[in-house]
This record gives sequence, structure tokens and C-alpha cells, in this order.
Amino acid sequence: MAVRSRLTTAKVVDAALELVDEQGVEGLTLAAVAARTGVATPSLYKHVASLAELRGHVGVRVLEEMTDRFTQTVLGLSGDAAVEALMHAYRAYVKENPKRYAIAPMDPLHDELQQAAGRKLIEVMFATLRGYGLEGSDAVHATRRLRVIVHGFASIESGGGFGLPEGLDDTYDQLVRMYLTDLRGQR
Amino acid sequence: MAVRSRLTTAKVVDAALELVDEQGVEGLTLAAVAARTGVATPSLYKHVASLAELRGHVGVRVLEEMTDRFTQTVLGLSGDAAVEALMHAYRAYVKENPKRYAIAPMDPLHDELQQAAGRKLIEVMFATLRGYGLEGSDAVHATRRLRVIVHGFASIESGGGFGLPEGLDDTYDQLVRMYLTDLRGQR
DNA sequence: ACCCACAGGCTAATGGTGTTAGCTTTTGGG
DNA sequence: CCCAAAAGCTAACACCATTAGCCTGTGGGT
Repeated sequence: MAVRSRLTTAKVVDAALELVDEQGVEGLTLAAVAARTGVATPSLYKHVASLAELRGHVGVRVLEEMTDRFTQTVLGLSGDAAVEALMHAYRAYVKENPKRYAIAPMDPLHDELQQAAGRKLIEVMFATLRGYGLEGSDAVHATRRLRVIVHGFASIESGGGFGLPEGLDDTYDQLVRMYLTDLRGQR
Repeated sequence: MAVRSRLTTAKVVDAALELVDEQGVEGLTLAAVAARTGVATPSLYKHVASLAELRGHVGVRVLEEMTDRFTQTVLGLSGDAAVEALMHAYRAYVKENPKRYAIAPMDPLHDELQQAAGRKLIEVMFATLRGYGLEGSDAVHATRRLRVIVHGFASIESGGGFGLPEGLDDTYDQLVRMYLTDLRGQR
């Protein structure tokens, strides 16, 4: 008979991600993960060093998921069309997975475990801006501005920070246009 | 002799705010607040309904502090000068008080306790945009765009999200100019 | 085919948390 | 001056992360 397949770090992270989706960041607890994976709480330490490290792993998963999705979105596009698609994909992801986005680390570059995933995500944005002829630090600034807009909006929207959802699509379109115009002006 | 003046909700919030400043949101614990105020932990429940409510009170304090400061900053100014001053004041506040900003609620309008404070803060931004001749929803959109930029940048910067601090002032200046140009184009 | 080292599970225990119940003390107004 | 209510206390509970130490199954090497 099939042995109840043994636990692995990946499966622990899977369960953690499910819990985050269902109950938010607060609901991610070792006890809950243990219950879900059918194991005693201390057994998790065979696969994960601590709750903090588990959070880190979950964060990496989210970053990778975002990177994959945005890469697909932007493939074959360039210029304004690419930027526009990227920005809308970013918002769509956060709208679909608000709880996941909330556990994505703000400073992935400062964490050994998350560094690679964070770098790749930013690289997608950076690459999307190729073709605008930005050189050196101009490209860095443009990437930062893009991050600010995209994360600022997603963070406020997913946190329920806009009083009424009325006209939010319009607000976002305006932000996209603002950024594109700005990009053109920089040239 | 002076009786060790009794505890009050305000003093509890004071202590909580100190703790947040020193140890971050995570450090805000009822036990720590009790120790700091020289009282047993359960005694705090005479002044505060729960840890969650205390967090709410602290959030209100932060929102009020921001509102006061930005109001002072913007007083007597109008147009681009006012917007520019507001944006820089926002960034400066968050840079000086990163831990406090992290506990400021993203959705103050959805919480009875924080609603008034949140409304006032947004009102300052809204009022700063007077004089641009924006009517109805245009003013709402413009306020939202302002919030997105200002919070997006502050959130990433205070979270250590920008890889290197190199040239961050330039990035922010570009964002300010981008917003001002956008505002002008809307007219 | 055996054996045994080790990976992966377990229970027990510790120290920290928020919260509730119920008692005692202080204090301020009638 | 008194006494009710406010504000403190201790004890207790449930939940959490984490550590220590034990047990067991399994898989690779001889």
C-alpha cells in the first residue's frame, strides 16, 4: 500500500501558502501547518528552521510566482504596450492574491534566502524598460518609479485603503498614462 | 507626597508608541507595555479592550501626528509649491519614523476608531490640490494618485526595499516632477 | 539478505503570549 | 466620613514557538 508520502520542505510551504490564502498572514502558524500536513508541530522543524524561515520561503514562492506571471505577460511585447501590460498584470495579481502579496517581502535583496527571487522580479521590470534608450542610472530611476506606482497602488487597494472602489480602474489608467508620458519626456 | 499618578488610556498609548519606535510593530506587546507603565499585564484591560484595540489607538496617534505636521508644512502655500512641500514632508516623516509608519493603518476609513483621523489626513492632501481647478471625480483621482506615489515610495524606502540608497533623492524628485507635470496636463 | 546509521517522526516540557475571572485596594464624590 | 465604583492585583487558561530526547522505519552498503 502507498505509504502516506513523507513530508518535504516544499509540501510544508504548500500548506503554508494555502493557509495564508485562507486566513491571511496572521493565520500562518506552525500549529496550523502541522495540522494541515498531518504531523505534530515539532516535526516541522525537520524541514524548516523556524516560523520566520518558513515565512521567508513563502515569500520566495510569491516572488517567483509573480516573476513567472509577469514574464509570460510581457513576452513578445515592447515599449508602451509592454509597460502597460506589466502594470496591469501586477495589479491583477495582487487583486487576485491579496493575502499572498501581503507576505511578499519588501526587502528581498537584504535576505540571503530571497535575494535571487527578488532580483529576478526586479529584472523583469528593468528589462521591460529596454527600448526606451535609458542609460545607466536613468534606467534605475525609471525602474524605481515603476515599482513605486505599481506597489503603491496595489498595496493601498489590497489593504482596502481607497475609501470607495468607485472609479479605481480609471485611477489606475491615469497612473499608467502618467508613467508612460513621464517615460517619453525623459527620453 | 505625590501619588504615582494613575494610569490612563493616553499614557498606555504613549508607552505603546515608545515601544513601537524602539522595537518595531513586533515589539508592541501587552507584557512590554505593562512593564513600561509599571503595572501588571491584566491591569491594562482597564484602559484598553485588547491588543488589537491598542494597535488601533496607536495608529490613530500616528495619523494625527502626520496630519498635524503636513498641515503646518502646507500652510500658506499653494499650487506646485504646496504639493512639493507636502510630498517632501511625507517622505521626511516616514524616514524619521519608519516604525511608526509601519503601524499606521492602510484602511483607516473602515475602522470606527480611526475613521476621523484617516479622513482628516486625506483631507489635507485633497485640500492641497485646490487651486488646480479639478472638479468632482478628477479631484478624487488626483488625490489617489498622490497617495499612491507618496505611500509607494515611503513604504518601499522605509522597508529597505530599494537595493542601494544611492540616488534616492533624485528618484523622489523625479516622482514629484512627474506628478506635478501630470497635474498640469490634466487641467 | 542483512544490518545499522540516519532521516523523519513522536512526546514532554519550557517560556512567552493574550485574555478572563474574581478578589482587593484605593479614591473621590455625596 | 463612608461607600460605591474605578483601578489595581493574582491565579488560571489556552495557544503559540521552540528545544530536548526518544523511537522507528527505511534505504544503501557490504
